[in-house]
Amino acid sequence: MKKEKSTRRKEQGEATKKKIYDNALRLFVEHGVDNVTIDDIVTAVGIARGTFYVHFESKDALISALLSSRAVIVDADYEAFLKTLPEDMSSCDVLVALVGKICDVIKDDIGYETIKTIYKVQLTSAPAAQDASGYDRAVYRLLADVLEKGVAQGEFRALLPVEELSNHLVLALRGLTYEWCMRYPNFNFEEQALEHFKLLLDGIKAKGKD
Amino acid sequence: MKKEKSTRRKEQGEATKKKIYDNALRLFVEHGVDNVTIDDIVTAVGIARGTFYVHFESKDALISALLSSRAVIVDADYEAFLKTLPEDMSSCDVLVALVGKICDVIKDDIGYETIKTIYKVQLTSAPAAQDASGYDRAVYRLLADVLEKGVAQGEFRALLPVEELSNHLVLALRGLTYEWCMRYPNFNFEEQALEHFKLLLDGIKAKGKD
Amino acid sequence: MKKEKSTRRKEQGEATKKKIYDNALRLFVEHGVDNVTIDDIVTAVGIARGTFYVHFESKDALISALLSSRAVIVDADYEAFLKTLPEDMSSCDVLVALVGKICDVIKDDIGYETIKTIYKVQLTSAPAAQDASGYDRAVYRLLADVLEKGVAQGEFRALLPVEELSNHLVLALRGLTYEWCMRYPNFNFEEQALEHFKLLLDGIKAKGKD
Amino acid sequence: MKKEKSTRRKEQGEATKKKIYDNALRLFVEHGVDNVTIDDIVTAVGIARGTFYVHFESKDALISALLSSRAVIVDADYEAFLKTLPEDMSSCDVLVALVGKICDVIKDDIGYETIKTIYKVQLTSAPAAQDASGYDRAVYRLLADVLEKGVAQGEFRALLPVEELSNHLVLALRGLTYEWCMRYPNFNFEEQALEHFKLLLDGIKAKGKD
DNA sequence: CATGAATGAGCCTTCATTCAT
DNA sequence: TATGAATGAAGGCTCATTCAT
Repeated sequence: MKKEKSTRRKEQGEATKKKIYDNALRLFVEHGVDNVTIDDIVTAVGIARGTFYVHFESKDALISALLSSRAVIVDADYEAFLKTLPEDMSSCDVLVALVGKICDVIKDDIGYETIKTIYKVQLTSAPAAQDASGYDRAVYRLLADVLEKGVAQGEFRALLPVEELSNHLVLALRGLTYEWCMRYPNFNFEEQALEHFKLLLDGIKAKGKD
Repeated sequence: MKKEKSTRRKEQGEATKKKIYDNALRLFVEHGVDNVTIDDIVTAVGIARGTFYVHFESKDALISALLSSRAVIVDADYEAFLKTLPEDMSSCDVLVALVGKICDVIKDDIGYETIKTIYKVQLTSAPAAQDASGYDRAVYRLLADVLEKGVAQGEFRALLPVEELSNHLVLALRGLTYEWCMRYPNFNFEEQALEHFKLLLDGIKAKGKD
Repeated sequence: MKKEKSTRRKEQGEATKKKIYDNALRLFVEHGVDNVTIDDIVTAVGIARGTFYVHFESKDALISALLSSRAVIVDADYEAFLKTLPEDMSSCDVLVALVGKICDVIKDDIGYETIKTIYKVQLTSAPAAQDASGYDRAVYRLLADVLEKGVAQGEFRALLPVEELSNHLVLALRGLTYEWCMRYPNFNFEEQALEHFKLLLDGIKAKGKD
Repeated sequence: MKKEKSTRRKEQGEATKKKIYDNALRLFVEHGVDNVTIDDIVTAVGIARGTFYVHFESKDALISALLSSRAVIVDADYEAFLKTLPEDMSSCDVLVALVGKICDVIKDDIGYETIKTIYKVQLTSAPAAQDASGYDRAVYRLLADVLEKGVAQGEFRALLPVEELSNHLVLALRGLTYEWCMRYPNFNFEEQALEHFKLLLDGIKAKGKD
């Protein structure tokens, strides 16, 4: 009995926390982390200022939480996407398709401002760096899996362990993303990414397979 | 008489401006742009707070100025380096050497904190984005020249205009640099960069030429 | 049935109230009244924030209650001590012994931080001033009794009513205690007190009796 | 020329600082340190909130400054008073007169609330404790001098070094002052003090000299 | 009696910028 | 050109208290 009551209250609290969460993310995305105050957030949520601190220890704590959770969603998204691709697709094409998908997600789901924020925060907060690596960890695995399959089928050269190769791919994605942020809106993310990956994958591909 | 005085004053002013400049850069590098106040700067320089505003319209104006000027030095450095390379070196090797050089400059001359700062500022201030592009413009040309030579000699495929190709190379450099910042100090910048460029250049190279 | 439940509930409530009481006192003593929040208290007790307000109207109400109750214990202590002294002891010696006892109690039972707190609170809250006077009222009587006996036996001069004399003694004790707080830990409370009271009692004593 | 300008500005600044000073003291006195905000102070002075921080590092810094400076004035006051007394006055009478003077100063010049504040702050801030001792240091010397003269003239017994005796007198003054704060306004400071010191001085006086 | 989410006034402090000198 | 006192908006955060459950 007591428990049920507790649960309901807890749920209410969680709901508020989530609202803070979502609104903060949105605001951070829209205006940049540094330009969003606690006041902005609580106003958006429609709660009192103090309530923010009931749920988050500080602004930084919120940002940290935001970063790590975001990753899960995005990664799940990528994984789901991979499953929609035909089984017999070449690994290279799978990668190209995935890159396209990632571009879409970044551009449309995450968005320019959020990405900027995430990149900035990663550069700012040393402790969050762990989240930063963690952020893409699932993506690393995803890419590694595809690469592995490609290697197994003789499509890719095994000049490097697939883990390292996947690191390079992620790195290239980061470079592209950073470039996109900088040149926004004068940078066709998808086009540039595909072009870039073609070069990169050409370097990985087994020569004869061209 | 009046003129001379004027001139001397101007010189004096320029000296002050340069001092602000240098100290600000140092402080920004040491502590991060957001953690350096105008007060910190003027204290370091040994001038009054108001004097700062005689020379710079605002803090942002200083940052902008800082970014663009920094580029010039670095780029000159790269150009000088290129001239030290043997004439008959293959374009691919020249690029690899240049990449190594760039890694060195970033690691040792500019340094981890500065790079982080620069990347952050570029993501933060929309107006500075122009400086940001400008920052690397000379590098773009440099790379384009080498690529062009490589294409002319049949070493590289002309599947893309050299300007676009050089964009991709710079972009890859950015990805590597960003990765270095994130994984610092557990990221062997040079090694990873060379590895990455090998893949990338393989993609650009004419197949038969392998 | 209902009654029993009620009773048990009441007992439970009293237990909680006492816990708040004791923990608050400890915390106040350890960190100072102003540095202890309701949150600190309820956390220490292991109850919810709201529960505090079930038992105490406000933080100030708690402090007030704390002060007046503390007095009772201490005063009872003094009274008990007096009874341990031999009947035929001179009033002067009784006073000296009592002063020694009081020093001990303050130093060891109440302690430096608590005394500081109590003195501070007395200076802070005008309404609590009544508790403050009440705090020592029993001590006043105790001293007055000893003095009276001394006067009756010709040991002390009756230049002032014993009530006023006892006021002076308490006042001197306060001065000593305040000094102790200020010079802590470089102030030998007992030694200084005895020295001080010797002077003071010399002033009260009948000259011929020296 | 430059200097003069500088001086004028500096004077202006000092004036503002003094205004903050005086108003803060007044407000602290009227409402108690904890109940006076920076906002209250700057509003009273008629300056902007930031201006406060131009002159004082923090609220605590102001309080500290307030305490130590206050002492100088008060002490000088006492010293001046002593010089107005006739040369041939007995040391005992000098002390009584001084005590009366001190009561006056405390009551009328410093005032109830300020004293409360000072006593409170001394109990609160450990580091300020040094100011606290320093506060009375001149008074200690003053009293010691008078006592010494009394001892030299055979008026006082040399049962304790004059330094220690003066400590006891100051301590008694503190006790009286604390009592006054607590019983305010139902405590005739001067009367009680004189009465108290008569007792105390009687204890110090040489017996035959009565 | 107990809970704990929510409140919101209030606090101290920072800092880029202005302006009279 | 240089100064530095003054500004005041803004920010992050605290905490005693309330109230629906």
